[in-house]
Amino acid sequence: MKIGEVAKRTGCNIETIRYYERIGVIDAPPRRGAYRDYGPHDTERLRFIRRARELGFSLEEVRALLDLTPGQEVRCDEVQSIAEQHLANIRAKRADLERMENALAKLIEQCGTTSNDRCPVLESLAGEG
Amino acid sequence: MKIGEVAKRTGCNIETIRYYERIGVIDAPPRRGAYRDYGPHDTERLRFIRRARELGFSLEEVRALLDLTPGQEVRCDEVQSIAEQHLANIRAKRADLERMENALAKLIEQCGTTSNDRCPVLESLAGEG
DNA sequence: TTTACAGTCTGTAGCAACTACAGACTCAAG
DNA sequence: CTTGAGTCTGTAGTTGCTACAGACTGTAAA
Repeated sequence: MKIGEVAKRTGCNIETIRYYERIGVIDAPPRRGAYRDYGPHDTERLRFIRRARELGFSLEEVRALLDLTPGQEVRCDEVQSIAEQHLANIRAKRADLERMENALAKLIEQCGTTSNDRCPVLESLAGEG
Repeated sequence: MKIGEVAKRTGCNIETIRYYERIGVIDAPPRRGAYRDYGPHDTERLRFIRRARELGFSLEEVRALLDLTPGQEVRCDEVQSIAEQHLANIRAKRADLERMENALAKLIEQCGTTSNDRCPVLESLAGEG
C-alpha cells in the first residue's frame, strides 16, 4: 500500500504520516522501489494515533500508550492512569474556557447599555489595576 | 521606565514585550542611551494586551481591537462583533472539550469491568471502522 | 578611577503538531 | 515514449511565546 492509500484509509494526511515517521511515532516502512510500502499493521497504528489525537492526547501521550502494548500483555492500569491524567487536563482546560466565556459574555451583554462613546469591552480590558 | 519595570507592572515578561515590539503589536519606544524607555501609555497598552490574551483573544484579534481606538471615537459595534466572534470560538472549543471529556470518562469508567487482559481504552482507540 | 554586577541588548533556536511548499523523481498507463 | 498523477526529500511557515549565548551599559560601591 502506498502512502496515499494509507492516508485515505486512516484519515491522516500524507505529510502527517511522514511527519510521524520522522519523529519516530511510527516506524519507517520498507520500500517497494522508491516508495514507502505500508501494511495493515501501519494502518491500525495510524488509526489508533488519529483517534487518540481526536481525544486530545498529545503525541507524547500517544507514544506512551503505544509503548504499553509491545507484546501481548496489556497494562490496563497504566493506560488508565495516563487517560485519567489526560482527563484532568481536559477538565482544567474546559474550566479555563468556561471562565473566559463567562467573562466575555458578561462584557458583551453590557454593550449598548452604556452611553454611546464608551465601550464596556475595551474599558474592561484597558482598566487600571 | 526600563523594560524590567514595565514587565513587572504589566505582568508581561521581558522577552514577550520585545516580541510584541518585533511583530508590531506595540511600537518601538524611544531609547534612553541604549535602553528602551517606556512611558505610561505603553504600560496601559501592554496591560490591555495581557488581559485580552487572558480572555483567549489571539494576537490578531488583539491587534484588531487596538486598531479600533486610534483617535477618540470608539466603534463599539465593531468591538462587539470581534468579541462575539471570539465568544463563538470559545464555545465551540468548549463543546469539543466536553465531547472529549465525556468520551474519555466513559472509557475510563469501563476499566476494571472487563476481563483482565482487555483494556477498554486501548480497544476503543484501536477498534476498526 | 576602577571594577563589579545587575540589567539590557541583539540574534537565534526551540516548543507542539502539523502544513505547505519547491523541485526532483518514479512508475504505470496509453 | 511520453504524459501525468503520485511520491520523494528537504526546508520553511504557523502561533505565541520562551530560552538561551554572548556582548554591552550604566550605576554604584570601593
